[in-house]
Amino acid sequence: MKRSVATIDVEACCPQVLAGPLSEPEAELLALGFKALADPVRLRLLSLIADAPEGTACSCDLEGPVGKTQSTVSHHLSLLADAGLITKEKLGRWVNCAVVPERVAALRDALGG
Amino acid sequence: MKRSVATIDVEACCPQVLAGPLSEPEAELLALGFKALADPVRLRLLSLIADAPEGTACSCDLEGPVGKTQSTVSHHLSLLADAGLITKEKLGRWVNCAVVPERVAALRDALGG
DNA sequence: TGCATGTATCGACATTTGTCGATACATTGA
DNA sequence: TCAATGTATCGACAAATGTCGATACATGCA
Repeated sequence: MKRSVATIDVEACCPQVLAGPLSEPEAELLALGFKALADPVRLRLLSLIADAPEGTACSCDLEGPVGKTQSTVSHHLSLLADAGLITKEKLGRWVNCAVVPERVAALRDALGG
Repeated sequence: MKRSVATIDVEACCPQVLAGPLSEPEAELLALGFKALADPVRLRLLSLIADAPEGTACSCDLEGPVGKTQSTVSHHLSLLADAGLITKEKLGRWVNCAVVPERVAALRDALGG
């Protein structure tokens, strides 16, 4: 699976963009994070999950609000999870998604302390 | 010119991603900002410009460090400028680029105050 | 005026990305 | 065990993106 290989190390990901020249690997890694944020559907999914009661949302409850197919929503949620921005926990038939605030904060901090 | 139309309004751009459901237009606008950050070459250009003496860099001095063609660098610089992340000032034969810190900060703040 | 130099644009191309419908997988409940 | 339901994957496709070489544009200098 490409997914697990691509999963991002939250710790070592985020040098400061404006604090000196980025190496190519550093830039590559950082870009992966921002790529995950670079789509309106994913941003809305993030915001909906964060806003859900107890901070978790069933992916089936997200399809309606964003107005996309089940398959498309599933795809975007996988990308967000790959980027470390959310976790997906399987509970019976459902998948509960939760934002990973540390990861969001890490990307924020990369744009300046 | 597509460029001027697409140029982003720094003021009205950046609702908080995690502070409640984003509307589609809000998400669209935010995504434009992150899209500009979602490429390693552009991240490196940003970091190089920020690191340059007096915070400005001639675009001809950036081609070597990032290892890309003049045409490619020009293209990326235009995208960064469209996103409001840098300014380009034409000085004689050269173009001086400077980071727009407020714009970077605005995107950072969208990821949480 | 003509040439050298820095920048932007154009055309082309391969790759990536977002989207969908169809279908496979998994789990619960009857 | 079987059917219903939530999720993931597959295959396909159009659109967007990153890249390059070639070329046009602009500006300063000899």
